[in-house]
Order: sequence, then structure tokens, then C-alpha cells
Amino acid sequence: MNKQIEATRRRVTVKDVARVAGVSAGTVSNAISGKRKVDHETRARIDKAIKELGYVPNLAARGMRTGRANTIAIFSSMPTAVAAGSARLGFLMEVAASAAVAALERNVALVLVPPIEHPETALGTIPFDGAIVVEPEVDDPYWKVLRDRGVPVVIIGPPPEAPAPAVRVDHATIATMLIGHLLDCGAREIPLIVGRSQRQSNRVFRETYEARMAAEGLPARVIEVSEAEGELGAEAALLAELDAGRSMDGVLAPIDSMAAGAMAALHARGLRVPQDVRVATRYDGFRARSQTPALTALNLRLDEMAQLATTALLDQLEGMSEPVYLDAPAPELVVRGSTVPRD
Amino acid sequence: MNKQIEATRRRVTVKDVARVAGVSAGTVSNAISGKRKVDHETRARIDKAIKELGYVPNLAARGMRTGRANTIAIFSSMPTAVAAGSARLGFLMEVAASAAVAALERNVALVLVPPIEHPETALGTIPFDGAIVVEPEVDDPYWKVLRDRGVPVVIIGPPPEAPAPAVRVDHATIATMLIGHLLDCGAREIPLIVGRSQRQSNRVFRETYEARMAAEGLPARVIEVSEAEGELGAEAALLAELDAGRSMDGVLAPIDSMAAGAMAALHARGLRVPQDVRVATRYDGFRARSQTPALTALNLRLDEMAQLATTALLDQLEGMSEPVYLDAPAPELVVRGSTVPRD
DNA sequence: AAATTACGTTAAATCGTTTTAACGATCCCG
DNA sequence: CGGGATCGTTAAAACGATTTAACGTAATTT
Repeated sequence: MNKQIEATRRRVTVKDVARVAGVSAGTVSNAISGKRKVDHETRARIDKAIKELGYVPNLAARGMRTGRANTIAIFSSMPTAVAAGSARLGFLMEVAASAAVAALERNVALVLVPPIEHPETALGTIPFDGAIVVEPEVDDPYWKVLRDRGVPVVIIGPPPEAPAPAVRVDHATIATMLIGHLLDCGAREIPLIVGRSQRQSNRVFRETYEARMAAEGLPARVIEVSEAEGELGAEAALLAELDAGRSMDGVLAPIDSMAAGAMAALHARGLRVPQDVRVATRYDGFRARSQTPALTALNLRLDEMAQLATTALLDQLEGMSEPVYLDAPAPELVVRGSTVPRD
Repeated sequence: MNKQIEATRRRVTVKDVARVAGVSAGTVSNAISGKRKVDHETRARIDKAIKELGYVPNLAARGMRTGRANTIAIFSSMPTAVAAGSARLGFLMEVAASAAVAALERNVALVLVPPIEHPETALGTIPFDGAIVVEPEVDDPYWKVLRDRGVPVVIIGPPPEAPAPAVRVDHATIATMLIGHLLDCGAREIPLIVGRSQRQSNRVFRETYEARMAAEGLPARVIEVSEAEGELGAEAALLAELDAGRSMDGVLAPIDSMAAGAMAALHARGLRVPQDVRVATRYDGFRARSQTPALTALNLRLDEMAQLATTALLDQLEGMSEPVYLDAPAPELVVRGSTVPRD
């Protein structure tokens, strides 16, 4: 009953519990983990001792013995993150939130590793058993290190290397849905504003766009904007296009910051959205929703993707299953005011 | 040069490095940590050996010896989270993103602990040296356990107990700003839609509202809605109010889901926002921005708050400073279409 | 020249848990 | 009655790092 308020109190260990309960340390361990059978009555004594002493296991020691940290990390790499701006972060955080819940349900904690300056350093400081890598680049630094170290990894996004465990996101499908929607809305002159970097998503988007436009017998116009320029870059590029007298009745800008830039350009030239020009983007985040009118986008079902990835990773860690290759759930079109007039 | 591809390879330890470098394990440790001086030339040998062997330190072992996990956790508690819905999560994730960056800059990883069913269980599985607790309730389960265990904690929000290290958020200021703005916009009949639970923020908001309305000689009308009912509850409550013939030209709904419900009710009765009724809410998140028109809200500067809290916590952990009590940065009003006509 | 200090290094102890192999006791079966 | 099985338990050996106290040598002071 007496609250021992000593300045420095030795940590309560499994040995202390053992002594009080009149058993050996090993038995206490077994009682806690449930790995081996322990007599019902002795277990009761142990439980009592634990409560009495306020024992809380030392996770570092446990981890050292078992070789597991009971932790997984979620990574998103640097370069494009800064470039693609808040979108990327929002994307990552949406995934992380869902992954954290899924992981905790299996008593594993999630370590959040946002894009930072020096990835390598961080990697050495963070204890984790496996990782989820969000939309890695082709030569993603995180992914490469993890793979080389033999850390179990599940990717969310298109896998950068042929057979890698991943929740596969098919950018072609995404592109097709968005283009199809713009066409359905009656748009015929639809420039594509796309990132200049060699990321897979840019490439696939572009190819899919060109193929589809060709199939429809419509002109394809690709406007490349450096990711680093983001919103302003896209605005400038579209203004140039408009001022050069090239007409348009739709704009497809998968990267949401660029879509925002496009909106600004259209407004500046007095074009009405959606009456004159329809606009669509990919990720239905902050950015897309803050426009007026809000942008038509896709519900990528990030929560489901995160859950899939997390359970796949944990199954793999527990040896319950081989590495798997899953397909992301089909995205859903979220139609908003930027393509269909509201109210 | 030969890639040893053995089925099971013993982990490379500090001893292996020591052997190769021709020194003792202790010296390798010193070289790595930089805690004691190591001859320049031997350090070079050690570095070489490390690279050669691909040594990566075992963090569990290190943690066991040092007693530090190099990890902090960020918590948000259960009950209201589910109630307040996505808003709460968005809030948490915004804070977490920023905290993660701040922590990683000091080589500490951030563990994300979203609201879950059984907080106690999780606590026992997660290794962390300190914690950030986001907007704890008066009797917050997480906070109580952490305090009892003597884990260093910094709170973001109003502190539930007199002197607790915190980044203090002043709900009175927040309430004052929002009410002031609605008044400035010309609103005179402004019901307050507030949560029914005994959370501090509800109480403070309500008191501030009543005081201010009294001071202005205006009628105060408080509509209580149970947090669990959220959006629909608020909608129903406001519909009832309207149908009872009580007129209004403003609505203050701090909880964003309830603000959404209010918008629905107003639309349903053909009232125009902002021409007939001005609407404002507190947190400028997803919800607020997705309304048409988007809701006027506050930029609470969560990123700065998170950064403050994180550095305060880490300073405390490193013994660099005593527990501190900081004030959150002043919020900024974000005026949107729900109070001021746009375009 | 003797005494002291400073420096870099080391062997050994230590952190607290899980796991291993072995143990005695009890029970079952032939 | 003796030879397994079965059961619950235990003592001791890991796990891999950091830290302690002590050491020899070289440099500096007295």
C-alpha cells in the first residue's frame, strides 16, 4: 500500500516477480507469453505478484532475445515529396493512419518515417521488423537499402522491380478512368499536364493518355511541368498554352498541385469551370477539395490499401505466408463540381 | 567480394568488427558513438571494417544497455475520436506528420498510436521514451497511465491537470475569434452547436459564447448535440430549431462534423450560405474544406504546435531542460465562402 | 630523475528477457 | 513392477551492445 517514492528505484524485473511468486524467472516468462503451459494456480500467484510489484516488461531486453522489435515502419521517400508538396504528405498520412490501426490490432506499432534530408542516418536509428514503402521511385533510396538488408518490405504503389511484394496500384487504370470521365462529360480538347521526371506514374499516365486520345481520333497535347515547380509551374505552362491561342474544353492534371495551378490559370483567363473547361485530378485530398469548384478526382481507397499492405507484411513477418503480390482495390470516381455543374 | 549467400548467416556483431579491425569491442563502440576519444587511425580501421562486414548495430541490444528506445509515441485517445470522426484523425495526423519530422531531425523515431479499442494492451507492447498526447480528456486513459508510470509526456491541448508540460491551446481565444468574426460579418442571431460531453473544450466554448453574447446584448442559444450523433445529430437538431420558427443569421459549430450537419440543414430549408446564414467552425480540415461553400475556420498552426511539443519533449528526455509549459501559437482566421461571399 | 597527468585501449561486468536442456514427479500401460 | 510418456518447473546459457575500472605508455610537470 505504501507508495515507494524513492528518488531512484531499481526497475522491477522478471526476477523480482519470480521471487515474490516463489517460482523461477523462466516460469514467469512462460506465464506472460503463454508459450508453455503453466499450472493454473502458479499463474495466479504470478499475476498477483506482477500487479503487486507493478511489473512492466523491458521491451528492449525482450526484443534483444527474440530478435523482434514488434514494430513496422512506413516510408515515403524524399525527392518528389517536397516536389509534389502537401499532396504527397496527405497521401502518406492517410495511408499511415490506416496502417497504424491495422498494425496495432496485432500488437505491432507503426513508426512513421516521413521524407527527410538524410534517409540513411535515420534508418540506422529506427528499430523495425519490416516496412511499408509508399510509392517508391524506380531507384528509391529507402527501398534499395531495405532490400539489400533483407528487411521484409511491402510496397504500396507500382513495384519498382519485377517480383516484389506489393499492393499494386495500376496507373493505367487510373488514367483511363479519368480520361474516360472527361470524355463522357463532352470534353474533346484535353491537354494533359504531367510531371517531367521519369517516375513510372508519369510515364504510364502519358502513354495511356496518348493511346486513348489516338483511339478516339482526338489530338493529344502533353504539357510537361517539372515537379519542383509544382503549382506555379503548371499555372504558367497553362497560361502560355492559352495565350498561344490553343483552345481546350478539359484539363487532366494528375498531380493535384498542378491541377490547382491549372485552375488558377483558367480563372485568370476568365474561363469557367466546368462550363467552359472540365478539370480532373487523381488524388482526392486537401488540395482537390479546396478548389472552387472542388475537383473531380478518384477515391483510391487508401485505407483498404494500407490495411492490405499491413496484414500482408505482418503475415510475412510471422511466417504465416510467403511474400504476396496483391492488387489494389479498384478506385472509384468522385465526381465534383469541376466536371459536372452542381446545384 | 564473394556474396556469402548462406541460408542462415550469423548476425554481424560489434565483436566481429573488433576482430577485423584488430581492436576491442569497447573501442568499436566508442568509435561509433563518439562518446570517448578514439585515435584517428584506429577509427579509420574500424570504419573500414564496418563497411566491409556490413555491420549494422542491434538496436535492441543498445537500447537494453542504454535504457533508451530512441522513440517517442504520439497518442490520441479513443472515446471522442470515434465520436468526432474523421476530423479527429485528420487533426492527429497533421500533428503527427510534423512531429515525425521534428523527431527524426534528432534521430528519434515517432510511433503513431491512433485511437484503438484496448489502449492498455498496446501500451505494453510499444517501446518509447516519452509521449505526446493530443487533446486528452479530463480523465484520459492514456494520459493517466503514462503519468503513473512516470513517462515524460507533453500534452498538446489544454492540460487536464494544473501543472503538466503542455503546448497549451486556449479554447477561449479560439471561441472569441470565431464569434467575433461572425459578429463582424453582421450576424446577430447565432446559435452555438456544441458537443454534449463534459470535455473542456465544450465547456469553455460554451461559457465564452454565452459571455460574449451577453456582452453584446444578443440572445444566446446553445444547441447541445451528443458527440456520438455527430453530423446527423447536428443536422436534426438544427432542422428542429428552424422548423420551430427560430430565425438565425449565423451558426457557430466548433466541431466540424456538426458544422457539416448544420450546412445540410440550412440547405434543406433553402437558406443560402453566406447570404442568409453565416457558418463557422474551428478546425480547418477536410470536412471544412469539402463543404460548398467551404467553411470559414481557424488555422490552428498544428505544425508549429507539433514542433514545439516535440522539441520540448526531446529536450526534457535529454535532460537539457525541465518540463515546460508553452503557449500554442495564435491561431489565424481562415475566411472562406461560408461567411464572406466569394468571387 | 622522479612524480604526475593525459591518452587510448581493453577485459569484464552488466542490462532483463527468452529459450534450452534437463529434471523429478506422476501417471499409464503392458 | 518396470519402462516410457506427460507435465510443470528450473538453472543456466544465450542475445549484442555499452560502460566501468584498470592498464600501459607517452608526455608533462616538479
